[in-house]
Amino acid sequence: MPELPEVESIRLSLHTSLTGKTISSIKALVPKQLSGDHKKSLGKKISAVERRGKVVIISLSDETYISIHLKLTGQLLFAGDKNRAVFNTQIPLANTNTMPGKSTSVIIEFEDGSALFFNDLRKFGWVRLGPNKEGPVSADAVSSQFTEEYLKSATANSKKPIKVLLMDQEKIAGIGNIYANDSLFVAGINPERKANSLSAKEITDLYNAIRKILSEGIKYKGSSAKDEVYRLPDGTMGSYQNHFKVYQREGKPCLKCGEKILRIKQAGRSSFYCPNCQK
DNA sequence: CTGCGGTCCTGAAGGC
DNA sequence: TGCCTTCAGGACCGCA
Repeated sequence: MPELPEVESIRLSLHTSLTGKTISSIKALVPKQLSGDHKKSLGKKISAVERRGKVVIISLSDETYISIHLKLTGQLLFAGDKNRAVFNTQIPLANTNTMPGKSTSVIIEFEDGSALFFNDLRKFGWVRLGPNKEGPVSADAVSSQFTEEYLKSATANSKKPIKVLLMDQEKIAGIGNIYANDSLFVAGINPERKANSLSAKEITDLYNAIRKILSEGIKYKGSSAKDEVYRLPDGTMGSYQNHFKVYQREGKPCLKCGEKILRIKQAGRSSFYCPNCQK
């Protein structure tokens, strides 16, 4: 669901629309999803919107931060006028195109009358205010810190299946189920392979595949598949779902060889792969 | 250290 | 039609 490409698309949009705005109010409609002293943030100006893995980080003028994790069903919608917060695209499960909606958890308002709505149907996500940036400190998968050498050392001593390791945020920040599956397909590696069993060439192929797939995901502004509630801050959908390589393609022909795509469970989550192309 | 299963939560989908 | 069960999944926690 919201993984690195989705969160990066949100971040970029919010960086443009929020930078320079001054916070006038922060309201929690679902109290458990907001933590920290929100009164301290009032009157503070937004200096930037950053990202750490799947966590959005709104930087304030006093070097405090609003960190937001969307988990599975979080949405961040921005309205230039909070009293006319109507979005053209149907927002799934919100029961309305007008914000606040049924699943709105937190509302951040600005002095110019604009507002940011945090919607989260399943209430797994969170908004945290404080002096620290939340989120993983491992190398972000699209940063210069993430190199082929980094991937090599991250996999070197692990017996975990490579698919599970790619999704471990302590190792690499930002990769979730969709992009882990598609990256392994592009690299021609079976998701069940133990991480430390990959050859030097396979590490190279996997590194290049991750880079390629994540940049493709960002290019299409993330994935808004049927059962996904991800939307950009203006309510529009991403389109990477039209470019899935193996994700959600169980039983369909492999795009390389035509073999049927298989689906298995790993660490409680679905993995999709071609038994012929991924060894 | 690893892996497993439960938990948070709600709505969709399938079975009968 | 309607009730019931199962599934979806990011991160985390407790336990073997």
